[in-house]
Amino acid sequence: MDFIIEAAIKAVKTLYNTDVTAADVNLQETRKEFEGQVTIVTFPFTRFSKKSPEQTGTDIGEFLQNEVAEVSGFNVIKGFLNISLSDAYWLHQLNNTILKPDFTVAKPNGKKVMVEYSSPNTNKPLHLGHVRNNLLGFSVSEILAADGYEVIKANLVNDRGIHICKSMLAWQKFGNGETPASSGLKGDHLVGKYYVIFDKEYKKEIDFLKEIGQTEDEAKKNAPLIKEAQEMLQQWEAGNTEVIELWKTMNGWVYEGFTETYNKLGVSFDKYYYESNTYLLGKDIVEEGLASGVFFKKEDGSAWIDLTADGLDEKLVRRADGTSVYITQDLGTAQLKYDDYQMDQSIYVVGNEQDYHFKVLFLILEKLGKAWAKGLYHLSYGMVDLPSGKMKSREGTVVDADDLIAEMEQTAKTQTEALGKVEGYSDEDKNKLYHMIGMGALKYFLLKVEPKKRLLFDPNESIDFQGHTGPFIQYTHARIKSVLSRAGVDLSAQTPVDRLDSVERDLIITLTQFSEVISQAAKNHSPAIIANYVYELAKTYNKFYHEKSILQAEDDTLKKFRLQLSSATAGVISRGMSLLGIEVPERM
RNA sequence: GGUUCCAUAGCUCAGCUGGAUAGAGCAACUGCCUUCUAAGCAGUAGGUCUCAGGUUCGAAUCCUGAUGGAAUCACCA
Repeated sequence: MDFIIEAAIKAVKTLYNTDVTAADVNLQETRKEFEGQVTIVTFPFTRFSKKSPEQTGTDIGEFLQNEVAEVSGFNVIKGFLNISLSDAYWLHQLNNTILKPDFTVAKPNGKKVMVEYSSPNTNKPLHLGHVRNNLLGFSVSEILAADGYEVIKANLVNDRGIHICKSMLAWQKFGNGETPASSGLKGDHLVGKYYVIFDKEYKKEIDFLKEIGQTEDEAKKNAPLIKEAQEMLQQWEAGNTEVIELWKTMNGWVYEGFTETYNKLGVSFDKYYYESNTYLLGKDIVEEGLASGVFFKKEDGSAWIDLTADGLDEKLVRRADGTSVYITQDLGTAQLKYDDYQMDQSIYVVGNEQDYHFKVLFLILEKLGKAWAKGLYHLSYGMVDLPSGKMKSREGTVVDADDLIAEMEQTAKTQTEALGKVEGYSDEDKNKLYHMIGMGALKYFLLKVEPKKRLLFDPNESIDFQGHTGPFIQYTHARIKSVLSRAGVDLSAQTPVDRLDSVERDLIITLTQFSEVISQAAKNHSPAIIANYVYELAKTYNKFYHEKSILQAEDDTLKKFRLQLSSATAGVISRGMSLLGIEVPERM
């Protein structure tokens, strides 16, 4: 639409002898109830024209109609100049942009970006909160790649620490040698079970200590189990062979479980970082900061940074005993990532509960003079809440990822069977389809909401398969594929159609917006923008499908044109959904 | 208490850098399958955009304040 803006600038210059910039030309889509496709708001020009908004619109409209070949007409309503572009223009768009094989292919922009997401703890299975994180991270990666970035998907696994030792200790004490093989439990669930057992036994000890007169805080510190766990952590850090072996074994179980869940979710990673390798990093950065005076030492020897001038607090970056805190590691890991890849941007997909942490982290790196710090971005997303509030593992209200996936597949199966859609399918194909639809519903449900907003999930209310949903869009794709497979026409050559009906034009208009939508989604790190666009496209297509006969079109040219339009739509739906990590079926 | 984020239809959400009568879906009610897949299409009903000020020709959108909700302010991660 740049040519309209340029022409409008020229119009204002010619008519009113005033220079305006592209930013002054307020261009928007024409509302459906009016004639035209693009609208220029003329209010801002009235101060130059010294005329009414209506007259100004008419002046500019006439100018455009005379000067710009693509402008076929216009109308003015109040301060709005509605412009009609010719059918020839839209057909040109279809033939020379949308139908080109590279329409949905990314054009490299030469920039590199890392997206860190998932980053699970290896002491319990994944839940719905992790699912949102994984889907967001994967989708944002795909969107950035589609916008031309080279993307490195990274997973920073939190594989060490006191919480891991809790599971290990509980297994040692109460496990009787139980393994995934012996119990039939998925590895991550088995380890999670012992994490829960630890918590339960620990609470018993606390209660006992309180009964014999200790305060809550004392009891929490003095309980034998927590002391043992802390001791185990020290042994781990000292490299105690037995502890390390147990750690490796149990983490191995967890990784097997995670891999299975990741595969079902359809997410993947190019690079794994493990905290067991990175938890000691960052100490040299602390030295660096002390040397440059960005950090300062307190009397006890602990190292701090003063961020009060930036509206934040003083922040500890190294304990008095010389050991690291969370942010120390993150400083070191940020440097490590950059040393590994020299990327232009680095995105952290982490929940909004860590907003403050990342604000501090990025600010510190900037103050340390890291040129790459300006490329750091925290993609902060809202928590997934239940109607009862937060998910709490100890109250058993956590929505388990594997359970949820299984339920979605089951629902997809029930619905599909009820509609009688799977005649002639093999069992394998059926299961593939159920998985595709179930995951389509789940992923779309989670991704259509703006990341930063909190998300409400009601386990008692199943995720919809109708209306503004993944399956609706998948269905539209299958429907198109069904028509195309019946057509049996070669669609490669252009078709000499010379006029368009409004549904056809609407479809072309929507299709032309695809690449702009990708850029918007990439810029805003928002899969929701893609999700809403693809829905809009599917809706527009369904309207077209309902109003126009494709295979029974009035003549062969028209038939071929509509088939091309359908084929292009299927392509954009498929590509758009792939940016959300959602597959679309040929039949459903 | 400080800081940050959120508040749009009964419910779940769109609404781009301010622009026309605030849009979808679900739920409710009406129509449409001997015609390319009805997981669809068309329609009815449903709104003081939390409230109060301000900026502007024009505010759901920007600013200030209030109210309600969430997160965070650890020598936890």
